[in-house]
Amino acid sequence: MIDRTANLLGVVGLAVADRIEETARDILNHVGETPAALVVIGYGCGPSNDQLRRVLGLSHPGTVRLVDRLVADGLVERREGRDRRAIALYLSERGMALREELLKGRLAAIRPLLAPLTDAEQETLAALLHKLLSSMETTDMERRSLCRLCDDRVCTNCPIPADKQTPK
Amino acid sequence: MIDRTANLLGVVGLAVADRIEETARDILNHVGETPAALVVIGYGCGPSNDQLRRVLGLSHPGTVRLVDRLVADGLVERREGRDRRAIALYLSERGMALREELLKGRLAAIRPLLAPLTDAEQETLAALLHKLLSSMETTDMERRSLCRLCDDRVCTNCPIPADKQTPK
DNA sequence: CGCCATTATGTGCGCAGCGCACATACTGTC
DNA sequence: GACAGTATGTGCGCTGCGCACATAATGGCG
Repeated sequence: MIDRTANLLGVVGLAVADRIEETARDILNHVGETPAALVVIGYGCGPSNDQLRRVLGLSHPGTVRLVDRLVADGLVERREGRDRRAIALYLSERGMALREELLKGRLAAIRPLLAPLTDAEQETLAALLHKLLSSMETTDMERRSLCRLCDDRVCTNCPIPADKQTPK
Repeated sequence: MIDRTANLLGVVGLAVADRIEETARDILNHVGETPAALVVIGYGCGPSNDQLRRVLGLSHPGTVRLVDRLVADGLVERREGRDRRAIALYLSERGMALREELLKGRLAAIRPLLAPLTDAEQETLAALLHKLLSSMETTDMERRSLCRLCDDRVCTNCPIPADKQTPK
């Protein structure tokens, strides 16, 4: 029985991921971890290359090139970090605008899937997903990875309470 | 409120997709649509290149190269199709074995997420996901795309009834 | 002070996965 | 028997990414 549920969850997960990726490609012309990078950098705490790398789960060089692409697109700026070796990443105006589009587009891509459910069913589903997420045993960094595409403004009562303002 | 639910669903979807992809990479040493191709071909009805292409949502040349990789790995055979222009794709013994591993691994990757839920909660979740999926307005081909990683043996009462045995 | 492990970023190189434009081969029809 | 339609394969290039290596700054520690 658990496997039937797991299979259904797999289908829905795939559908959700497909839709998010498609939306991100339309908006950003990039796929992979690039949209997540925009969201993470957009929290505004000026993450270093290495901090970003850990959240995205990429190799170090992969992250450097990813930031290269974002800088080339005029979406991200490399500023001085707390060291002279470290850098601090910030979004440009255009980067912030595209981040907004990404977050809105992501929710807009998922919303139609929920439409057939009644309000009560949606609340039940939210409660179940909340319990599921809050029960995951994760490190602080894994939590940030899970939330790497989240819109934290709509995520009231976040089940994955990583302190996004001070990535370490 | 719907957006909070949508955000939670987005997180879970991302988590599920991440886990499935990681598992597939470990087993198959390939990512992207390659694992899905193995599952789809594994239904044994001898799909053509073009039929496979439609299910995977790839371009035609992309599908040719994908099959090239699978053939090079000794997982898939190109046999004569119903035409002399068409081909028919079948799994080799090794291909079937790896497909089994993929399907098992996928469920094993998702199962831990459901563990914290009680049996009753799992049934409730399954019912909600079932309703969600069965309410999606999709073409027959989109249905097959959604199910492109499914283990149809555990998917009793499939909410997405595409006739997998006769892809057209 | 100088040495050195540690931290942090950037580069050369190559690979996987994919799409576009094009080439090729077979089919059925008129 | 010409020709539109169907189906596969190829040349070429791009994006996203990792490995190995190079470079630069920091913080001890003798």
